[in-house]
Amino acid sequence: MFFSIGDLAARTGVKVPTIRYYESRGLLSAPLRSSGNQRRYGHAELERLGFIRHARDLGFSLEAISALIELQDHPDRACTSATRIAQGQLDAVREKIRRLRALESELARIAEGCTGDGAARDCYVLASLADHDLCVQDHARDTSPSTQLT
Amino acid sequence: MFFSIGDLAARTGVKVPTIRYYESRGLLSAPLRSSGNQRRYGHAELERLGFIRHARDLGFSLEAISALIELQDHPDRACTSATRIAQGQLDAVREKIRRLRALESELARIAEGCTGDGAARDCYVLASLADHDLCVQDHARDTSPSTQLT
DNA sequence: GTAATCTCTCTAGTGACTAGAGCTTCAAGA
DNA sequence: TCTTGAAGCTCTAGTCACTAGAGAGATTAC
Repeated sequence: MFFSIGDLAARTGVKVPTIRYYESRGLLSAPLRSSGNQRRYGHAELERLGFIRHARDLGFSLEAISALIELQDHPDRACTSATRIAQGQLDAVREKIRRLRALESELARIAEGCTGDGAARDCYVLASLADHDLCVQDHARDTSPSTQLT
Repeated sequence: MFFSIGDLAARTGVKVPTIRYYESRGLLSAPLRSSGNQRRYGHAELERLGFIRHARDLGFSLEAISALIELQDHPDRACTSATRIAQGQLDAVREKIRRLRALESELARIAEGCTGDGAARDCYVLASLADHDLCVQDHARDTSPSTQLT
């Protein structure tokens, strides 16, 4: 019925130090302790950690996950903010894909422009990086507040 | 002929503290100093910083950029490693796109499953996050050494 | 009882910056 | 020449989401 932190880690696929980190960040509440001061978890914690893991897999920030958990703990509240958070995450992912596609085509062009068997002075990769004008597309940097997608 | 760090920042679009940071990381060599100990740059530094900025825009890590610069400084060497680095970056970008697309479809499904006007207890967003089995696709986390693409 | 494995807390490191404190230098106008 | 305000200097610490390691104590299987 009660698991150690190692058991919880094994069941959820979240590493032990990460579980302690989540606790320190307030995503998991402080669990019961054994007489020897070791953490003991039950099913509620197992589910909550599963929730967190799943949300992390989908790229949500810990801050966003905190907000979602807060909502989960108050089932009578309106779920407007949950939908807003999910939609925001979706928008961020789509934007990231858009940018990455531009990078991909530019990188492909650059990488394929060099066979790799010449001298550095003639390398198209190095020349392309030195001269932005050789670029076909616009591949500006992401300046938005990064929604971390590892 | 000689610019201050602020001029260099304005010309390249790289922020002043970032330029100092690049110097501390060895990507830019220590420049000349004015009698009052302020940095003074010439055209060589302008070009190098442009190179770095362009490579960063394309998602290369500072470590990779260091290697590319090293190669640039030895034009007689073979450019094999430059091509390898560029190809590696391209592979990383493609992998990232692949993963993000899986996330996108999953997130779209989740976000669209909830109108946002109900109570949290009935929220499909929260339910989906709590139960991975509601997911259609596999959207595992990125465990690879992250090639940072902001 | 003992040995092996877990678990504890704490600190520090990652990458690529960014922010701020407290000071000095520079450039332009009076 | 003097003044003033912007720009520059170094240094430290903070960001995010962990990860690694030290050195100690707890638990468990035999």
